[in-house]
Amino acid sequence: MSAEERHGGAGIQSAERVLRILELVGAAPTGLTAAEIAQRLGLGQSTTYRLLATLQKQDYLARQAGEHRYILGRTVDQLGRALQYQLVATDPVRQVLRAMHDAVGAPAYLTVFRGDDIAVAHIEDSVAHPRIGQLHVGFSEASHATAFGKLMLASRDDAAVARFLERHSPTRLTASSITDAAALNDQLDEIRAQQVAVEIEEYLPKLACIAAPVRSAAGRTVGAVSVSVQAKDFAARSAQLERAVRRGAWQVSARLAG
Amino acid sequence: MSAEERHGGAGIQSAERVLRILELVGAAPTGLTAAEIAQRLGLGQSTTYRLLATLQKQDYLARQAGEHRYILGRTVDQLGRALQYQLVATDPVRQVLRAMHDAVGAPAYLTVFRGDDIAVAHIEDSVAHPRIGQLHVGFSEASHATAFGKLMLASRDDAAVARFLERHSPTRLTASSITDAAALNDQLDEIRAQQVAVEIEEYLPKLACIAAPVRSAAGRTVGAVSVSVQAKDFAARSAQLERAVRRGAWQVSARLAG
DNA sequence: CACGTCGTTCGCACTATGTGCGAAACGCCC
DNA sequence: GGGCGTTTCGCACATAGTGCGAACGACGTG
Repeated sequence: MSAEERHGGAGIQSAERVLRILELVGAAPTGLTAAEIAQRLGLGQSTTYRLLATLQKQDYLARQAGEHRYILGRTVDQLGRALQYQLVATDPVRQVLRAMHDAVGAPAYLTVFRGDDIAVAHIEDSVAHPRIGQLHVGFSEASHATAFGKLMLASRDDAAVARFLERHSPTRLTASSITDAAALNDQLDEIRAQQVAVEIEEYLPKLACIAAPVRSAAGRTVGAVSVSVQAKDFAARSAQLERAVRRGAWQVSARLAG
Repeated sequence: MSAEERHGGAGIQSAERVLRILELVGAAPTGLTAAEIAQRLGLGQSTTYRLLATLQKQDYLARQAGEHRYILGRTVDQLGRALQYQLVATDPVRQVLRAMHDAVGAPAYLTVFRGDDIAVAHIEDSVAHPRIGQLHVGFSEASHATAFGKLMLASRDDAAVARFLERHSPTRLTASSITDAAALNDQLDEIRAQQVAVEIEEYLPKLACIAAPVRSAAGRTVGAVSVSVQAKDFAARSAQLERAVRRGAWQVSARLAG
């Protein structure tokens, strides 16, 4: 039985199929026709149409009038928005970030830790102080090379960090990227002690970032507040930026608790 | 059997359940526990866990380490991004919008028609010329009261428009909103003739908007390019704005074809 | 106008697939 | 150690999902 594919095991057939259809359709810039989907999934047409009907009924898929291709529908959009919300990007929190941005004159970021992943929940920037180019709201990679990423790792215990590194081995993004597990662990210890993480040109050249942890009411580290500046300016401003992110993180934590 | 709920009919049970779980979890700001989901859907725990396992395996759901609540996972985020892409918000298209924004000094919008819905695909604005407050990237309501909405309706035939109005009856948003079907149809005819749609204070007070159609290579109207300005400025600038959106729409159409 | 082609629906027969129930194995907190 | 909530497991049943083939319908073309 090839039923149990990857690692897991279970998995309900028709459910899996429906989800895979969603991904397939999402991956196709102009959508897919029923026939294409049936073929790529190796399904009979009858089955395919029934699955598609289900998806369409709930507005996960839609189709242009006249067109025969299925495209992502509005429920997908709604879920996307819901995700943002779950990422804690509420108004009071946004205001904290904005205040930070104004105070230090640098783009401010809110990141949230979810499981082993990191999601950028909100970015507050301006024309004068634009965000880091490749950073968008949504999930983020390269936990070993970003200030908030290291902060997340530091909130886990050694075993969890080791497990994480097995799955996502630390790649060299710049000349300064840390790729050695031991060196990384040392840094994490220091981060645990200081409760602040710094990154200088480890993620992108010429760029530095500093992050402080956001905590839940229970005290768990649930995310981070951070700002980024030009690497050359960092040394002179580090004390000021550290105070700013610490205060920002504290304020966000308070908003969450309340 | 209450199996066939709404209008449709078919619907595959486990598929529907999985999708509903997604929505449920999305609707809960801090996620849900397995038990809560089981209860709200009236399912046995065994079944619930299996469905959840499926969702989790494909990364549609995730859970905080330690926490027992399920939250939306990264696949949802990916789908959201994919949606943006399907909405044609590619780089060359963005540049057209930016150029328009710079040229006329007003926020520029790209909207895409999908089935009966309208999605705002991209907004190009600036501090000096900010976007309309309640307009965000994603699906948009009130087709009868926005310039691009009327443009979409105008691209449909009378029967389709009638069907649309049955489902979404035109609400009065401002004093100038058109709520009469006959009056709306007259406007649509004029829009079909002119190939431009205008809206003055029908959607929001003090605001006016003008939109021109984006066409596919085959000639179908697939979306619109529009700009918004203060209602009081509109009369004096209408000729200029009309030229701008017509040109913008043309350029976007060309980018799509190429 | 009759003919292909493609997209979509329908009917049917079969059993794999999903289901509920109950009980057992954890993991936690008091 | 005794409860309590969460999660996994096993089993037996039949429903729910499946594939196949054929009919239907809408286009477009020769």
